[in-house]
Amino acid sequence: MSLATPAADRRDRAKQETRELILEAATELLIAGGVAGFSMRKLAAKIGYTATAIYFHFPDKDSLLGAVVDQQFIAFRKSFERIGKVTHAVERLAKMGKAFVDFALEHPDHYQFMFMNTSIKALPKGGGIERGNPAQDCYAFLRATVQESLSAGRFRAEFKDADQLAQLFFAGVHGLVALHIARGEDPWVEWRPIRPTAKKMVEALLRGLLREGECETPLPPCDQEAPR
Amino acid sequence: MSLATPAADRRDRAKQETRELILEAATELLIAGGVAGFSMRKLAAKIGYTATAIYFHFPDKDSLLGAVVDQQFIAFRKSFERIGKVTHAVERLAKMGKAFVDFALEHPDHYQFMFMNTSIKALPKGGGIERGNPAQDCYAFLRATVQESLSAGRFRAEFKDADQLAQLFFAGVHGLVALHIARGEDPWVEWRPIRPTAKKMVEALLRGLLREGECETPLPPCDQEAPR
DNA sequence: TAGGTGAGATAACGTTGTTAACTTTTCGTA
DNA sequence: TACGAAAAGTTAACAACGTTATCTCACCTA
Repeated sequence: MSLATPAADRRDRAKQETRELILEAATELLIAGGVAGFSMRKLAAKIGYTATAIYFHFPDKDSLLGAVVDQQFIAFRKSFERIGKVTHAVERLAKMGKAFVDFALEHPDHYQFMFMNTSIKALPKGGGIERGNPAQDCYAFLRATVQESLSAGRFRAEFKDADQLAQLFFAGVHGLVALHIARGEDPWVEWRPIRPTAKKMVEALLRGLLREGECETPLPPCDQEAPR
Repeated sequence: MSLATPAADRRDRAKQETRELILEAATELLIAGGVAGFSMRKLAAKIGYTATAIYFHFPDKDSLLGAVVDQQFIAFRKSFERIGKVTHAVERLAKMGKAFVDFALEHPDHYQFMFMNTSIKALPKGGGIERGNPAQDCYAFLRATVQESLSAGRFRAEFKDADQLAQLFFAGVHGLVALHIARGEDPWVEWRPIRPTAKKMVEALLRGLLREGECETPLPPCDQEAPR
């Protein structure tokens, strides 16, 4: 029995290519019109296929969007790459907060689908992301950084759970960008510019979580970055 | 010219009643199936009308949902009623954080539509809510409380903008409940129970925002409430 | 009593996600 | 080399959706 003939290999490669073609077009469509403006038919038309052809590559719409999210999570993790080299764990934490906001503001539609989407209970993330591996999994990266600070005794005595701390920190910046994305255009509230507020959010959270004297040193470097 | 005959009055009253009947059914439908499970046809069937009949009372689906949000904002503000009597402004702030989380967890679908919905740029809020009036407008209530603490000199020197502070505090708790609602079922992250985390979020934020020695006193009372 | 209007109903249009059934090309094997 | 199977599509169709145009009918006013 031949599990892989040359011809089958070529076919598989071709199928993979169209799969990526679909994903690429889906990403463009999402950026152009948001989740609301996305439809299987529009996507198919964009690449010269019929809507039903997509169902040969993806079981349904949610899976397709989930696969887009997969890719975006990889890009998301990539935006943390530079930060991994920061040696001081608390400083790394602060920089992650900034990188998080940057990513959300640069890719609001993807962010929205990744973190604000309620139509998909569990995001697939089937592809290339290994859960729990800080080099691939963003949450694991955050959690590991928190754990490092925790082990170094930098957090106040009442904080012992790395997951709780990670989620608390995560939620702080998420709350800002999520409100910005969802209600930022609503004139009911006189929204303040998000980046300065985010900076203060990170500072306030760290000051509230860390022992006294632990947060003054690492924070200034955040300012030295180019304001893009 | 008679602007209001008895018959016209009765008609207006009847129209108002069916309008409220629609809103009531819409609220139930939203609770039952979430925003995704809501449709004009289902709503109409629920009250024995045709779908098109609803268009006589509301211009379109978004306006209808917006009107539901209106009602929910009033209920939201009502859940803050008891808190208004708390004299200590910082303590009031902490209690608002808790009340906010309570409301979100009790009415996740409405919360989602109020604060996480991206399909409507500006929520209508046309009805009974006077913007900027702390007795009706939740954000104004929050802002006023922040302003009170600010005037009393309780915040650290670098915080001067009541709106920024209000939005920062708001975002902190929002981030937690928004993540809980949107991604709480996702097994990718080992989510911690939200209420304890929310408590720590409020504590950490206040500690990070207030001057030293300002936050120890008012926080304990939060625990004394019945855990419902 | 004639006419206007208020509050609905019917029918229809275009779009959506998705499935069933069919075609066509390509390939491994007898 | 002919045959059957599978791969990668297409066409046609279904049910549900938001929304509009058009019609009906009861009731109120002049």
